Formats: sequence, structure tokens, C-alpha cells
Amino acid sequence: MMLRDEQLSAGQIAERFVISRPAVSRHLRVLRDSGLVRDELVGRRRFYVLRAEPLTDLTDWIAGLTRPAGWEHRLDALETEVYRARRDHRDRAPAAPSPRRREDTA
Amino acid sequence: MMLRDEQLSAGQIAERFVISRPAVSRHLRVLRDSGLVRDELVGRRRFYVLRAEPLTDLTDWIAGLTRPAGWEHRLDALETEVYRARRDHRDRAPAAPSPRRREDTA
DNA sequence: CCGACGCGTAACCAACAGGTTACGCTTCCG
DNA sequence: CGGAAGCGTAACCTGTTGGTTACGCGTCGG
Repeated sequence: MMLRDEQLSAGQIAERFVISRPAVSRHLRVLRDSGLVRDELVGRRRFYVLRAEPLTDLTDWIAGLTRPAGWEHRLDALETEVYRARRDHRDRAPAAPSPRRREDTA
Repeated sequence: MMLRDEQLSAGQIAERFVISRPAVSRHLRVLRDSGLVRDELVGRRRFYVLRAEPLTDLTDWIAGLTRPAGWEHRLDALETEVYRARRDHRDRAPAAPSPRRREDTA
């Protein structure tokens, strides 16, 4: 998936869309200002990579919509353990920008 | 949480917002047409209740953003079990506030 | 039966979103 | 050093969003 598995430059990202480069640049700025991507300037190229951590708040909120009141507390506890294990591992794993399989473009 | 745990009428929902009632009504129509709420006309009141099932696609998509490629397969499998258990229980549980569903009016 | 209530939609308007072209800044290569 | 490349922003324009008020329809109670 774009930017999750590999960093891409603004031009490479723009190539995958039919809209103009300045339009893509505007979107990237919104994403950067929201903290959803991180950018790094290398020469005249600016590389972007996904920062998905802020999405956990969103996922939690949506999960609150689907979670019936009162029930499934035990399953919730288990899910929390799963989540914690995942986060613990992520904190230890090195952030290697190692390009892998290319995801579909929406 | 509003509409997840209890059905509310349009007026009761509108009371919880500062915007005008017609504005709330417009939002409710968008939610109804999207399948995110279900409404039932009782006399001159229209009651709404959340239908969160369509959100699972969204949650899955967002999870795909946060899931690093390759890793956490075992945790994913566990999470799938949690999800399945939850769904199995939901399919068996009686739909407690069972208002009869009315077709869209639009 | 009539007035009140609940509530949805039409029409209007302002703000915003999201595209474009033009331009400018920085970096880099010949 | 100058031209090319990469890329971000300004300015502009159009369509959409999202609020408002006014109004109308269906239901209900006196």
C-alpha cells in the first residue's frame, strides 16, 4: 500500500493520480499538517511516508460505534491485549523503508 | 452512545445539537440513505437507530493502513477469531428494540 | 373538525473543497 | 554558471457542503 510500506516522492505519488501535480501537492500538505504523513526533503525531492498512529483514535471511535453497550467486555479485553502486543512490537521494530509489493491504487 | 444503545426521535436528536432542526434532518437523511441509520415512523414521530454494520468495511480499510506488511500475521489471525466470535454472538442475539423497518421515503 | 405538533424538504446563501494554470524557489548536472 | 528538474504555493474558478428560514404534509388530541 502506498506510503505504508515504502516512502515515495511527491512526483511518484502524483504519477498515480489523474489530477494535476499541484492538486496532489495540496492534498499532501493537508495530510502532513494533520500528522498522517511525514515528509523528508532529499535534494530537490520530497519523500513522504505514512504515519498511521493517529488513525488509532479514529479506529477506536468507530469501534465504539459497533460495540454494543455492556456486552463483549471479555472480547474487548482480549482485543486490547492484541493491540498492546502489536504496539509493543512496533515500538521495538526498526522503521526500515524497505520497499515491498505495490498495492492497488484507489 | 446516541442511537447505538437506544433509538431516538428526530426531535430528540436535534435537541442535542446547536444547529437547526432542518439541518439535523438533512444529516439524518444522508445517514439513512447511506444505510448507517434505520428509521421508523411512529405516528408523527420518526425514530432512528444506528446500523453500524456498514462501518466494518471502513474499519477494515483503516486497519489495512495501520497493519505493517508481512508482520503480525499471527496477531491478525487472533484478531480474526475475536471478530468472528463477536459476529457469531451478534447473529444469535435477539434484536431487542425491534421496530419494524420502513422503506426509504426519498 | 380544527389547531397544534413533529418533522421533512425547498429555496437561498455563504463558506469551503478541490480542481486548474502560472509562477517561483531550491537543487543538481553538464 | 545556466538550464533543467522537482515541487510547493498563489490566484482563480467551479462545484459542493452545510447552515438558515419558510413552508407543507401527516398525525393527534381536544
